[in-house]
Amino acid sequence: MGAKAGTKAAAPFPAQEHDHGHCATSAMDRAAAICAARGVRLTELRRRVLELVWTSHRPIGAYDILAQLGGPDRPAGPPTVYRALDFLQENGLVHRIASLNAYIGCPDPGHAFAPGIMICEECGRAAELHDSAADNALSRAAAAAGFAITRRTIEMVGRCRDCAAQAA
Amino acid sequence: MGAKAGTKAAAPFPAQEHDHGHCATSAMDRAAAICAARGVRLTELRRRVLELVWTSHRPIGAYDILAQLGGPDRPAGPPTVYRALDFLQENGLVHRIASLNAYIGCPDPGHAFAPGIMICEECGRAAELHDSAADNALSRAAAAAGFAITRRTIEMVGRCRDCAAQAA
DNA sequence: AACCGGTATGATACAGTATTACAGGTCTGA
DNA sequence: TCAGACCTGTAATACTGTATCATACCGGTT
Repeated sequence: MGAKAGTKAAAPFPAQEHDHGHCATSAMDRAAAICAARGVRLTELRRRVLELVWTSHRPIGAYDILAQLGGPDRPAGPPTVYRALDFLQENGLVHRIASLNAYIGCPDPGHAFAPGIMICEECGRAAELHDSAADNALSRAAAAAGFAITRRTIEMVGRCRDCAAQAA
Repeated sequence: MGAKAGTKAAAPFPAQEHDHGHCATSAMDRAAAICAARGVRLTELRRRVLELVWTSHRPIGAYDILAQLGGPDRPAGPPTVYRALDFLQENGLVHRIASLNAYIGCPDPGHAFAPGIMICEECGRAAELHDSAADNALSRAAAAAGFAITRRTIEMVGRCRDCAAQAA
């Protein structure tokens, strides 16, 4: 795809008052479809973990998920959650944010490259950024250095549009 | 500037047989000069930590540094090392690699933007990648989304030129 | 020299994140 | 039905990073 068509800036950060319940359930539907298509099992546990990731509208840590999984009486173990998260990552349904040790739901699975992630340090929300110009530039530069990329992490910390507007 | 001028591919991964001792000591000299210029103190502890980072020719974890700092008889505490690493980061002398929880020496302090980092998953070495075309593309794309970047992390995992050559 | 404020370090404890190892359960296809 | 693959539970442990408080050092001032 070309650099022009590749830049996709459509509402990366959802509006503060958007219907988050809706986008979570539609994400679950997409996830079910993807798992069916790939012949992998979106089990009850995995579904619940994915829901928790989506229900939080900001990056959520593994131990936050853990705390919400089993209730206070019957807590789940860390491997339970990490295995589910691994599965969801492998299938492109969530992204891990290395600089936060946290996870977000992927609103748009099926991209060739992992997206860049923008993290607002004021409101704490995170959003994806797909930009083929940057993808291409990075790939070219790495190739020029003789480096073959297999996996990529791009994370940006800053201030989102809403927070900037509110500050003004 | 275009992708051509921005791509800086000068030996990003040093040759396997290069004189690592030399590049470490010259890095120490640069560090001393930078600290003097900025009026901050490159103390003995900070110098030793920086040396350890440079002496390892691949990313090194905080606890590896810790283990080498005090000897087995008189071990240092974690805060000692983390404080030194924070100082070195603030002054651009080392970079933290979030996806590895590890640190590398910065061979070229004083850049405007944090570099991209290429990590070879075969030999474990890491190298910086400065590319203004990618920088600009990312900045533009983020700005188009209304996002003001204050900090950036770009990490690429893959195979370096040497390892690719060896495999062939 | 003695004092003083700021900065750097030491030491202990603890919080947060992630993995290993093993046991048991569930689904699926032959 | 049975075997094998896959999924989950559980306990223990390793790894990474912070909080807190005490002490030591450095440079300037009286």
